[in-house]
Parts: sequence; C-alpha cells; structure tokens
Amino acid sequence: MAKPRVIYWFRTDLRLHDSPALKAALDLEPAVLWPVFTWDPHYVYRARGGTNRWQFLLDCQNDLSESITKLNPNSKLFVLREGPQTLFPKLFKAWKVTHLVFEKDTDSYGRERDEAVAEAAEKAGVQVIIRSGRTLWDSEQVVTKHGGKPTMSMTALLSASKKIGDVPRPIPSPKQLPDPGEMPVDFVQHQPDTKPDINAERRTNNDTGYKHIAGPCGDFAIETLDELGFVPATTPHKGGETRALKALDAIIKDKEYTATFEKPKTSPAQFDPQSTTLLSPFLHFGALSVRELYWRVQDVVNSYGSAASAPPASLTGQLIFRDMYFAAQAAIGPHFQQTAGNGHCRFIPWHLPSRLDPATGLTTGDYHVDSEQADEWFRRWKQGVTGFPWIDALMRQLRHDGWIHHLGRHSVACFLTRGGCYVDWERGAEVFEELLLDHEPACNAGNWQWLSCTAFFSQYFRCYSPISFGQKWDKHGDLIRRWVPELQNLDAKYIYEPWKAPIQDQKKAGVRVKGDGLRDVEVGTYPKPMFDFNERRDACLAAMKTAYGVGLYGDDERVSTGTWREMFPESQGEIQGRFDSDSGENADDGDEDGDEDGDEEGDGVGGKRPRKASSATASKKLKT
DNA sequence: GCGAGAGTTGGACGT
DNA sequence: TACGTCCAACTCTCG
Repeated sequence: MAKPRVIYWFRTDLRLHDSPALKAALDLEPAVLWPVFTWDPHYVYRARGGTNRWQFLLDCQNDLSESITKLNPNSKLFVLREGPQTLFPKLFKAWKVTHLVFEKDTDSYGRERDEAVAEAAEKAGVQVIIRSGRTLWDSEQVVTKHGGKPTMSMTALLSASKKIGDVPRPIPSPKQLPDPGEMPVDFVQHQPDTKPDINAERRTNNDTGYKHIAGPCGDFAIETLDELGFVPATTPHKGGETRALKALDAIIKDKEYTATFEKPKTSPAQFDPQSTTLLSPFLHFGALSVRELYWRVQDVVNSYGSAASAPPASLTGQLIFRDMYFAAQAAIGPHFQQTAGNGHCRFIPWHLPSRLDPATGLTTGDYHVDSEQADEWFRRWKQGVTGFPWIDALMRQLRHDGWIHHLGRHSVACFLTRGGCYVDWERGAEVFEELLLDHEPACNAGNWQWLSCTAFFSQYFRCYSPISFGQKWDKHGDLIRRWVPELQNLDAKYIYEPWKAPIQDQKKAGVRVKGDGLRDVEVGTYPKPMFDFNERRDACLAAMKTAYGVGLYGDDERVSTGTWREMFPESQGEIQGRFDSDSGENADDGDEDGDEDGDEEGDGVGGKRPRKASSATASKKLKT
C-alpha cells in the first residue's frame, strides 16, 4: 500500500511540543506531510480581533514555521488564504491527500467548521484524524463524566476529571518531519464575503489578504498585518513557542515562586515585570501546551513539600479553572457566550442588551441603546476616560498592551456591570474579545458571568471599589502614573481621586480635572468622575437584590417574550429601559430628561422615569 | 429535606 | 504589616 500523504492542519495549536494530534500524524509514517494553516475569513471579518492579537498570532506562526524548517529545511508552515470549508475539497484532489489531521477545536464556530471539513474529507475519501489537545482533560469527556451537565464549579470539574484520571504527561517535540509534497494551486480561489466586517473600524489600510491563495509572492508565506490592512501593533508582548518555552523555563527555575504561587496575593498593579506568568496568550494560540505547563509546575510542587500552594489559588489551580470553563462551554454550546437561551446564566435587566438574531436566538454583535447615559458610561469605560484613574489606567493598559492582570480584569468588569454602570456583561466581553491577547471565548464568557454574578459566582455584595482596591496594592499609584500620564505628577494623596485635589494641587501637578473625556477634551485635563461611585454601588446592589429575588434565567420564556418586566417593580431605579426590538430605537427616549444633568436613574419601566432623590444629591456632590 | 460549611482573590475597621 | 471580624447574605456540596 502507498504511504500516506498527510495534511497537518495547524489552528490554535501553534507548537511542536506536546501535540497529540501531530504525534498521530507522524505515527502514520507519512510519505509527505504538509504543515498547513488556512487563513480563515471568519476570523478576519466575523470575529472581533484587535491588531495586537493578530500580531501575536503572526509571531506564533513565524516561530512555528522556523522550528519546522529547523527539523526539515524543505518544510515550513504553509499559509493558504481561503476558508477551509471551500479550500480543503480542492486541496484533497489537487495534492492527492490521503489523511487530514488536526487538534480538536472547542469553540462553536470551530466545531461547525470542522464538521463541514470532515464531511468533505469523507466525500473525497480522505481519512480524518482528530485529537484533543487544548485542555488538561478532553472537555467532552469531562461533560460525559459529569452526567452531561456543565461544570459550574471547581468541585464539579475536579470530581468529573477524577473519573477520567491524571492529566496526560506531555509528548516531546518530534525530532524530524517528512518533506512536503507538491503544492499545485491551479484551482479557482473562493473569494470571501468581506461584508459585514466586524473589524471594519480597525482596518484602516487596504485589505489585500485574499488576493492570492499562496500570498503575494506565491510562496505560502505567513501573512503580514499590512497585507490584512491592519495598523501596526502596540503590544510589547511577543508570541511564539520558542519564547513560551523559554518563559516557562525561567518561571520553573524559580522554585519558590512556582510552588508557592497564590493568585489572590499577586498584585494587579505590578508591571514591568508583572506579578503573574503572562503565559495565557501562549496557551490561547497553543504555542504552549497546557499539559506541559501543568506538569512542569506540578513536579516542582510535588518536590517542594507541604509549604506549596494548592488549587484554586495555585498555578495549577488557574489551569483547572480554564478547564472548568471549557467543559461548561462544551456542555452548554454556543449559548454559553450569552444570557439569552442560557439556562445557567441568571437574567439581569442590564442596560445595553445585545440584539438577537431572531432566526438563531444568538447575539448579533450589536446592542440596543436603552439608555444614552449607560451608553456614554460604556464608551468612557472602553476608552479609559471614566474619571476613575484606577479603571482608566487598566483600560488603557489593556488597549495598548493587550494584557492586564486577572484582578485588574475583575476590577474593570465589576465596575462595568454590577458594581457601577449596570451595563450588560456581554458588552464588556466584546471589548475583551477585541483587546485581549489571551482572549479565550470560554474563559472570557465564563469570567464575565462570574464577575457580573450571573453564573459561577453569586456574592454580588462583594464589590470592587475603583478607589480602595487599587490603593490596597499600589499606594503611590505607579500603575496610574504609567498609563494616565495626565496625572503623573499628582500627589499620591489624590491619585485615586483626582477630583478631590484642590485647584492649587491640580495646578502644581499640571492637570485640571475637567470635562467628560469624550467631548472637547482640552490638553492638560483629566475627566471628572462619571458618577458618584458610592451612589452607584448602592443602586446596583439594590437592583441585583431585586433581580436575584425575581430569579429568572436566560432560557426562561419570559426573558425572550419581554414579559419579565411584569416581575420587576415599576419603581426599580436600575433596570433596562424599553426599546423597540425591531428598529432598535430607544422607544422611551421621546421625553428625554434624565441625562443632561448626569442623573443616572433616568431609565424607568414602561416609559415612566422614576427618580431617586438621592441622585440629584449625587450629581451635586460631584460638582464640588 | 435540612443545616452547616465552603466558596479563586471585597471593604472597613480593629488588633 | 498581617490577620481577624463584621457587613448582610449568595449558591452549592456534603453529611
């Protein structure tokens, strides 16, 4: 029998070490092996992605390609610019492929795509081999061992995984790779739909990504940001398996750090270097195997003795949480990314709710503006001009670097949702999806649900203060000074609350606390806080209490029909305003009165606009 | 079915 | 500085 002709399809497993799928491909003893990456238009036009994450991906691809070439000078990572669903059927034929091998994807689009590709392969007589490799334990197996239910707690994950067994030991990198075969592409390139383009506002140059299937020089080169029409990245964090393994070596070398790591004791304010490992972006792109990380850490922990930390706070605990979210997503499916239709996510009548596709019930990526005030708060949060320096510093660090500490994420997420703006967690998740280098759909959705107290966590009375929480870690405000240069010279006494600084202190520091950070921004100013935090915390807490009392979940019929309103008291201050679900216009904005004066209680039920007396006082307080 | 205790990492105040 | 206690009170797990 002729020897196999194998395509190894790299996706989010951009590494050579510990790849069960790559091992399966090599076990076939192929005559030829093509290491292929398909530049999938779905991710370019339909999924949110900022330029920093593209850059990190390109770093990973370039590094992987070099590593492949080191093992076989005739080979590299071959990038083809077409969606895999249309490309593979043509490749199977043109390259006389016998096997297609890849790592199992865990996300909804990925699974759908893989099914289509596998079906096409079957039609073409190509054998498909899939291996799980993205998580400690195969998420589908975890779900099965958990009775088909999602793992909504660490206990649940640990008891299910215990039935599977130990995390597999990592597989060493291959020592050699076969030659690639001939690569004719004398077939018609399928042009992708470039509209709608969810990344349009970030695509400032000419997009030539799909001009030639094998790239501008016809050599299957790795694409560039320029080719895709993206501006250069700003992040200092670089990708690639080589860097990942080197960074891991450095961490493991520090036995004490590795063995005694406790996440809650690491500072969200520390940067350069940060207080945590910053390995998550590598995990996301598969440049680092999660099992490699797990066992390298666990071996240190085992030899360290009883002083070592343990899950959930320890390093391996962080990885176990990751698996928990993956397994929860595996059980719930695409609805895990949203409240609507998700029976495990509590319904809270947040502002700025997602628009839903009536056909699928899934979110469209757009949202209803039920409250102009909340929308402004959301925009100020996103841009890092809330007037709360701790929040603004983190949001600016996130935008520029693509990474912030986990507790920083807690802080800004709590602030946007249950502890400040009362804006839908899905809005925040979308911003993280765009900006985070390590954006992992399952972890992102899971953590936003956690922080908004809609799933996984429910102690909504534990609220992060945008002032005290930062102060606890960073009295002098170094993180703020780094990311909010307007406040660089402000006395530490006022750095977390610059609006409290007397005019002469502001003058001395060369800054005026003025404006809203969005309109007519003057040089040398920093915005006033967008609300009185204590007022907002009280309003949100009361609203959360009401919503918990109502006790609706995302899959409840009353959520989809809108009759949930009957269950909430009309006098509830903090509740989603009405909007016309067809046009998306705010139906009760006609007699707009609540927003000019910064009154945050402007939205009522059924067109009524109840006000709390305290809100007026809150606005006045801010003006002093 | 019930109660006790635990639960990734809050804040304010005390010793 | 590190660690307790209270605040007012959530869900889940386990016995």
